[in-house]
Order: sequence, then C-alpha cells, then structure tokens
Amino acid sequence: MTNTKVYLEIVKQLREMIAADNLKSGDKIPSERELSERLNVGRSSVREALRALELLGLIETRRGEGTFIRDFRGNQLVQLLGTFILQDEKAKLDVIETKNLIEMDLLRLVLNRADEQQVVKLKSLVKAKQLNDDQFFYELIELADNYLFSRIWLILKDYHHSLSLQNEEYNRDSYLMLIEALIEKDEEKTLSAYRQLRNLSILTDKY
Amino acid sequence: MTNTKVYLEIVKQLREMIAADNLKSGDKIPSERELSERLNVGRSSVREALRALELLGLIETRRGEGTFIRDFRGNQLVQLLGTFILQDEKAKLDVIETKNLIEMDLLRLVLNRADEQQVVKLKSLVKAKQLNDDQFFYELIELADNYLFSRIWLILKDYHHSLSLQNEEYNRDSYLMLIEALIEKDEEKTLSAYRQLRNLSILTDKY
DNA sequence: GAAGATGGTGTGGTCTGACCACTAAAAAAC
DNA sequence: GTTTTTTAGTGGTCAGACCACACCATCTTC
Repeated sequence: MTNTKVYLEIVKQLREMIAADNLKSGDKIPSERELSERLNVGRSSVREALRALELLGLIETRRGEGTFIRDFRGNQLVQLLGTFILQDEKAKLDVIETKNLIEMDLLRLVLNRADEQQVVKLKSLVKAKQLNDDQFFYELIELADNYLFSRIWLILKDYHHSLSLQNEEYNRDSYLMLIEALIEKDEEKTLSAYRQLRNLSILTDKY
Repeated sequence: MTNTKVYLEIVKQLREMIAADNLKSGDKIPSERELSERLNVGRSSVREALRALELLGLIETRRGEGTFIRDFRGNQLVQLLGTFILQDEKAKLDVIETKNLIEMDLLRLVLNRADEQQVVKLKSLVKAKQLNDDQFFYELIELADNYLFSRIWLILKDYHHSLSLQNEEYNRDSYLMLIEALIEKDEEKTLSAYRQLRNLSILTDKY
C-alpha cells in the first residue's frame, strides 16, 4: 500500500513547511510530538526523518529545548562520506590532484578579488607565527569570498587528512614568496610559487 | 550520562563493522533486530541510524529482504542539499563562479592528459549531433580521468540546474573552437575559447 | 526587594512490545 | 519433478512508557 516510506514523506513535508513558513537558520521547528500528531504518523517515524536530516547537518536537536534549523556550514557529512569513498589508490591521487587544482583556483580568486591590504595583513601573520599549511590556506580562503568554493576546499582538506600522508612540512619562505606574488598581482608568478611550494612539476604534466 | 547520542554511536559501529568485514557494495548487513541485540541498544535507535545512512545514500533497505550497502554513485543527496543550501543571491553567484572555475580546471586536465585521438573523437561527436552543454562537458570529464573531480562537477551541475536560470543556448561553433584549441594543446587559447563560450570577461575580473 | 531554591512543563532520547507487509526458502501436495 | 502452501525472517510503523535535560514561574530565604 504505502509504497513511499513514511519518513521520506515527512522529510518532504518538512521541506515544504520550512519553505512555506520561510524558516531560516536558527529557527525552531515543531516538536516531535506535535509533528507526529499533525502529520498523523508515529513519533518514531518523525524521529527517523529528523535523525536523517540531522546527520545531513540540516537540523540540530537540543535535548530539553527542541529542534532547530541549522547553519549548514561545517556539515560533518564529509567525514562520513570520506571514509566510505576513499578506497583505492587511484582515489588518493585524485584527492591530491583535485586539492591542488582547487587551491590554484583559490589563488586566482584572491588575485582578482582581495585588496593589497588584506594580503599584507596575511603576510605579517605568517611572519609573526608559524602557521601550518591548512591554516595558511584557510586564511587565504576567506579572501577569495566564495563560500561554496571554501566548502569544497574544506572537504578536500579533510579527505586529504584522512589519507594520512607523511606530514610534509613546508618552509616559511615558500609561503612568503607566494604572498609576494599575490601582492604584485602576478598570476604566473603566483602559480609558479604555488607549484614550488607543493613540489609540483612546472611542466604541469601532473598538477 | 550518555552524551553521545546512541544512533551516532551505531553509525560509527556500522562503519567499523563494514571496514572490518571488508563489506562491499551490494553486500548485506545484519538485520535490525540482530544489530539491536549485538550492540545492546533498542531497535528504534538502530533504525534511526539506518535511516540516516539511507538518506545519505550509503545503504539501501528492501522490505522483507534486508539492508544492503549501496553504490554511492548517483546519490540523490545532492538535490536535498541543493534545495536547502541555495537560498540567497550570493550563494547562486558562488555556484556559477565555482562551476566555471571547475570547468576550466577540467580543461587543463584534459590538455595535459587526453591524447589527440580522444579529442578528435569528441569533435566528430559534436559535429554529428547537437549535444547540450551538460552532455558536452560530461564527455570532457571522462577525458580528464579524475573521478573525484567528476563528482564535484556533477554536483555543481545539479546545483546549477536547480538555479533554473534561463536556458542559455550556446552555439555549436563555440564548442568546436574550444575543441580545436584542445587539439592544439594551447592552454591560453583553450581558456579563452571557454570564456567566450560562457560570455565571461577576458579580463577575468569575474570568472 | 533581591537572590537563590523548587517544582512544573515541555522537549528530545531511548527502550519495549506489538502488529503489518513483504520476501525467500523450506515444506507439503500434486 | 513441479507446483502450491506454509513458515520464518525482515523491514515498516505505531503506541506507550520512562529518562534526562532546559526553561520558567513560583516560592522561600535572606
């Protein structure tokens, strides 16, 4: 009879409800018991739907308080998928390559978008204290001003971590050289500095 | 007491179980009742974990049969996230920008990786019948030989679709020009052709 | 009056037991 | 040997019962 699983129907209803009431991040949604009554389904079915949305990072539940729409930034979904997806060696190479490509795009965005002042600020930050590689690029990301792109990079960073490669340590000068090129707004020089930082062949036969 | 929610613990256990037994796509996992017993939790908690994984597209349940590990390719997860994430205008711009950047990377990969023969084959395909934009880039993706990157593009493509922009129709000549540049292995010319195809400013102030 | 203690109410978190619908394999009937 | 029937196992759903926790109005104490 009921071919469509109830919990999926509830997910759908919730989406519509959210859209209809124009609920936004941080808003509260009806309680499990109320949803159960309103939709004429068991509370456990409601919970199954909510747990699914929770694991997706779309909602947040707080005991004693309620269920809230979440700010999707930082979905832990990634870790989950990561451990499932990364299996063979080829996939690992793909991760590295993709991360490098994305980071170069990031640099291009920064080149076209960030004003000199911001980059100079980053420069003094690098000089002041030792940032690790992730921290450095995290700083850069914000200058790129593209949230979706940032998300993708964060995902790749996590993937990359889960590869648990030898912890390559890059020296500070490489970063400073990169920053210099950014300040000069010289794309070629910037990418060249990046390749050097990552020890990539300039011939780009392998990014 | 139990700060960690039980269903999350179950998700974790399941992952370990899958890893330990080296279960692969299509394999069956223990029944809900068995998991409930083995992990000393209620069946409803097990179900919450399973429903979450199901919505993620990681498992598949068939009534009367059991629960199976799924092939993640083609996860419907994307549509879900899409409708939730794409809200404000800035996010839309980010999607467009990111998609363009990714596609340019794709072209770079193809430049460095695909042999002329493959590109020529694509050329005759374009000449033979009208491909729409997605189909064209889908063909290109395969030449790039990076599965992770392909996945990212596919997601972006879906996001892009859900923006429901006016259905821009590009003319065939633009594609042919792009292909010519690829055959010549001329990066600058290739990217230039791409920008023209997408009506992007050559000055790259906005990719 | 102000600060702290108390208890009520509503919320999510979990478990249990009971059905139902369905599938596949075993058993029975032919 | 083939077909039909039964049966055991599985996911799907519901209802009810507690628990743990957060919030707030109320009461107590100083």
